[in-house]
Amino acid sequence: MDVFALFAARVSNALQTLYPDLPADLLARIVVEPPRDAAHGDLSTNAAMIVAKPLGKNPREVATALVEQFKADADVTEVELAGPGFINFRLATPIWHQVLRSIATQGAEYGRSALGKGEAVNIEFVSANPTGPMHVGHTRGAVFGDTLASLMAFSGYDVTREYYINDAGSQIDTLARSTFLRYREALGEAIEIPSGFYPGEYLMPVGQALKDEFGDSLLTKAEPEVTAIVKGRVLAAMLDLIKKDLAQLGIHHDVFFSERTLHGEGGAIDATLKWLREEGMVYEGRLEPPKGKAPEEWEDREQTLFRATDYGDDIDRPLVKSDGTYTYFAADIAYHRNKFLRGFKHMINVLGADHSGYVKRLQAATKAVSLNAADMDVRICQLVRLLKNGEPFKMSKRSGDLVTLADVVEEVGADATRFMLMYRRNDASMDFDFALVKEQTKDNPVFYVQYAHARAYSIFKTAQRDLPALDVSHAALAAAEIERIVTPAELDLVRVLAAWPRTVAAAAVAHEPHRIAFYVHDLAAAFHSFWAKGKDDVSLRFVNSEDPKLTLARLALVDAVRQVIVNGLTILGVSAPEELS
RNA sequence: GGUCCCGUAGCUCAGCUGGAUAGAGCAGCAGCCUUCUAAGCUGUUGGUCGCAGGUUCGAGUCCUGCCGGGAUCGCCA
Repeated sequence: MDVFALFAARVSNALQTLYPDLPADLLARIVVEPPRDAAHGDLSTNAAMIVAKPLGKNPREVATALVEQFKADADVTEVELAGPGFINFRLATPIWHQVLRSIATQGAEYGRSALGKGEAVNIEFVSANPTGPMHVGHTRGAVFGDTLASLMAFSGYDVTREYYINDAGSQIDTLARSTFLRYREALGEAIEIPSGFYPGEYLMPVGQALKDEFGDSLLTKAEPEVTAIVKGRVLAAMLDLIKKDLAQLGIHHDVFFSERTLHGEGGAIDATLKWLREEGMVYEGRLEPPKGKAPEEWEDREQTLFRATDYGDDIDRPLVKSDGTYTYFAADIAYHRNKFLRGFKHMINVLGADHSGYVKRLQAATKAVSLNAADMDVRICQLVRLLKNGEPFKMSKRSGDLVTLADVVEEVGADATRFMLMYRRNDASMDFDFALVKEQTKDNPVFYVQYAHARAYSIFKTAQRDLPALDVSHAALAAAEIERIVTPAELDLVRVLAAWPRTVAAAAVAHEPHRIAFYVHDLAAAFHSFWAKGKDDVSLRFVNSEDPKLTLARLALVDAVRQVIVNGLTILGVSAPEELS
């Protein structure tokens, strides 16, 4: 149950009763939300102000009429006109009891919605080059994409998590050559790694495996054959490495899409370019050199261009390099056409800050290949600065000089990594302080939230100690006398719980999963706060050995809090421990 | 030079896609441990929402122009 959605519908109905001819798009702009100041009541709506102008009426006049409509509503104890035309409602206590009951009934499903109407969404994230282990720069996008995917799935979308493997470029040739060096090293040769090669030690096991499989026979085989073998082996190994890294954070993609499969004669890129030409989206022309860049490097030549400017990009984009091969973008157009042909009308790409210049052409490509039938949202994750006690932090165990994802997870754990990365908007750069993340105080939001969850369990243990005869099974809690929940402190907590469904829905629509992390933190704060009230006022404690029925009702409240924290942490991919070590 | 992102309390950040007197945490100050976990809670100080215009009933939020920080700019992926 979502009280805000419930009253949005009632407000809409009341308006239509008063003014039957209101257009639907106008009604859609009406918001029922918690007022910023709790003193204004439980719910507030801007309905009168939205509707007044088209009706040619004064907002307060419309609001007054609406207020009259709600005087008969038994769920409303107070309704009043405020400010320029707001209508504030105070709800009757039974509404909050219904919220608690619906949480008990829906459990893990509380907050789930059909918002997405089962529509297919493709979320492409990570897509790190398969040339080595994942480093911290990838981690934020990985966590963001995975959490967004969970959020969208919870909100009724049919989500596909996808990884685009950039396995076609010259970097893969370099990777193969680097691997071949490691192979020779495994055979006992002293090697020197030239600059431009991948120096990381993670290629050593691949070289060793090649030796185990082929002995020294690769040294004498013809070059193309060897390259093909080494490439295949090292790509598989790198992908395996990346999958293991991701798995450490609980991330699993549904589809790994290989760029290589798009290339080749008669392949998807050829087909896509042919199609683009037929649609008149490609032409031969010249580009202006970018201003502010050294013009000496610029080779003015006629090239094959995609009409990206027709779809909102700043310049038309080249599809063929000077050596005759396709540009990365040409493959990407084909890839996104492939996504569209697979049935995706909603696409989300999660990219790092270094790709922000790529956003417009990606959106242009998506519009073009779908003939404007698909939408593309690109979420940019800004840089993460690693710190330890405020000092820049570098650590290089596995690869060259970059801190890897595995290093981070090893250091602070998957839960903390995920939560901290989500406890910030994706488009703001952030500092990630190892020392803080490992701290077990309320300064550490991960700990703070998990502690609230553990505290809920602790209360149940206390109840069983003080009232051994009390049945606290799920069935007993569902049958508890919720009507005993009446104090303002308790009802404040229920109000936070009631905001969960609209928080999820708003976060899903905005593609902003960080709101889930903030909500869960707010809920934990409200719970800790209520718990502490039991210290000043013994009558507010959850467990009251004189009154088992009241205890049971309050345990139902505790269980509702526990459940909603679990639901939030589940979306975030963070565990909810029953007790903290 | 073009494009995109950011600029909110001393610090780190929210601000629910235009709503009411701009919020939280830390730091500072003042309190709370014979207590369901003090691993926590309560109160309080602190603001020209970078600057200047504009749009309207109403702007931290939208538009324009500046200032400052970051990313990026055909033949990397």
